[in-house]
Amino acid sequence: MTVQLGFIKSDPTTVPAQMTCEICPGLELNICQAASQAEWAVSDAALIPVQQSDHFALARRIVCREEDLHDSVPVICGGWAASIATLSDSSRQILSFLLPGDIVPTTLLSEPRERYLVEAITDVRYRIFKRSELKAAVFKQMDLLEKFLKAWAEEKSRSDQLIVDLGRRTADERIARLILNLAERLAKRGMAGGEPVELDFPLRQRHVADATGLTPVHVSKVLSEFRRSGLIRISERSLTILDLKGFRRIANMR
Amino acid sequence: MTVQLGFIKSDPTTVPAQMTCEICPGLELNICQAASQAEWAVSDAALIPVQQSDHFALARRIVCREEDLHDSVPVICGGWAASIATLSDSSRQILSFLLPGDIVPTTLLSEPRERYLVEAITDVRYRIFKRSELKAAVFKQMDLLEKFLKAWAEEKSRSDQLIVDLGRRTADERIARLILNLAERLAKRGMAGGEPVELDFPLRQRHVADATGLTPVHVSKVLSEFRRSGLIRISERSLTILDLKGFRRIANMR
DNA sequence: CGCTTCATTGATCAATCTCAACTCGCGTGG
DNA sequence: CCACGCGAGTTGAGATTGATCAATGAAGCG
Repeated sequence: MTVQLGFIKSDPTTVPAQMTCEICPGLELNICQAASQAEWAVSDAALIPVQQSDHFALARRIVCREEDLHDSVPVICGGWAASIATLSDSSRQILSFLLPGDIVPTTLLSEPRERYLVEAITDVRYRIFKRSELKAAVFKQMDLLEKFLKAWAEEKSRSDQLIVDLGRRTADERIARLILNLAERLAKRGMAGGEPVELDFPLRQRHVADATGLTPVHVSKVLSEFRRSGLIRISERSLTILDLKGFRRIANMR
Repeated sequence: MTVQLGFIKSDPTTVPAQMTCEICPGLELNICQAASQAEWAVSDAALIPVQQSDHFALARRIVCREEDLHDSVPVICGGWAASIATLSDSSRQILSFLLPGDIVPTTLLSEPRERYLVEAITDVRYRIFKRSELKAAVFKQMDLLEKFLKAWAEEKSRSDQLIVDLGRRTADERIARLILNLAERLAKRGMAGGEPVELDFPLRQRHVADATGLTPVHVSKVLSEFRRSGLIRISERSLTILDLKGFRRIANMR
């Protein structure tokens, strides 16, 4: 079995919890750290114990289902995952990709019209917080709350973005934008960059299709066309944007 | 000029602020009331003054732009509005319809990739809160914060829903679902119901098109087909769902 | 009245899907 | 060690959905 842990190569079971958390990409919202600090901050008064437990999911396996999210809040520590809505005919729509440091869709505790679930794309290491405890901690710590609000705003902004893409953009545009967005998010985590830009790209074309509302077949054609015109190169689960300017033009046109 | 104020027929200028707020449809999140109560609750201590000012926008006019939302939080009191993203080729995507009691997209204070704005569909009466004050009030009042969180969760849930619709559903399904969703939201406010279900429907076909990622022309064809097969009836800015069961079938299939 | 916006309808076009065949790499079990 | 099956990707042909273009009519408004 190939282990694709994104940027973290170490065996998660050998690393103590606090350690892994500290390697966690420095994100605006680094919950693990934030929560530990919260615990730390009040540990003298022994007020808010924020428990967290480590977990692991193999690629292509389900990390959690909607019902699991009622009392637990998972956070991705390593690897890629996706939150997915599945329709009754088994077609799927990816709502968002979850990268290391991302908190699993925060608000998934509403009435479920469709089936939501979180699926591991690569092998994934994650950590589960108790919702009630996390909430309590957040409410007591103003700055933690602020962080959450900011993360929320960003999450919402991305989903608005996706709505526009799905509603008003062509296949080429959607795919190019998806790649650029991922590159940007990865860059923030120090997991992409360079000249030309290069990034881990563990997605199957099926994932791209599910995220862009297209068909795997069509995704293949579009990506081939991108490759043929020298915009990108894909190999070994890694993607290079050869012509960033041209690629941006395709993504933003209109 | 016809005034279509949804369910509120009174001239807003003649009604004192507190009055209008009390007529406001009883919603999970009734900010006007909640905020006034917050003010009330601490008025003895004179701690959190939550100011609010009344405003009015004619149909088809802009209620506010993205940059306005940095320090102010508008709440719809009467009428319908829409929050819209516009692309550079002037095509538009409606992110959500705003009905009385709705708070204008809460998190629109992030980096703007597209141009967002809020546009009045009917004449709209709304109220503006100072963001900083509202925030302070919310942070001090646990239950207010809870209300906000719930409202956000719902907002997020709806936008996830929309993502699935735009990504994976046909024109027929999208349009039927839009109508059913609106009916449901209106029913919660006591603004729709009956047997057969009837609701105010001030939307132009252009709005439906902008919300579903379709063309006005195609919307017209689909709606005509719906009418022809006896599913719905539209007249006088009012819509009746004649065959709720059949309509639901069209909306949910797959 | 004459303008403008909105809706309807038909004809044609284009983007994307569907179906199908084929390849490649990989893991498994005989 | 090899045959096999499976999942992923590629490619082409044809079908479908919805877009585009264009003409027309109806309604609201100054």
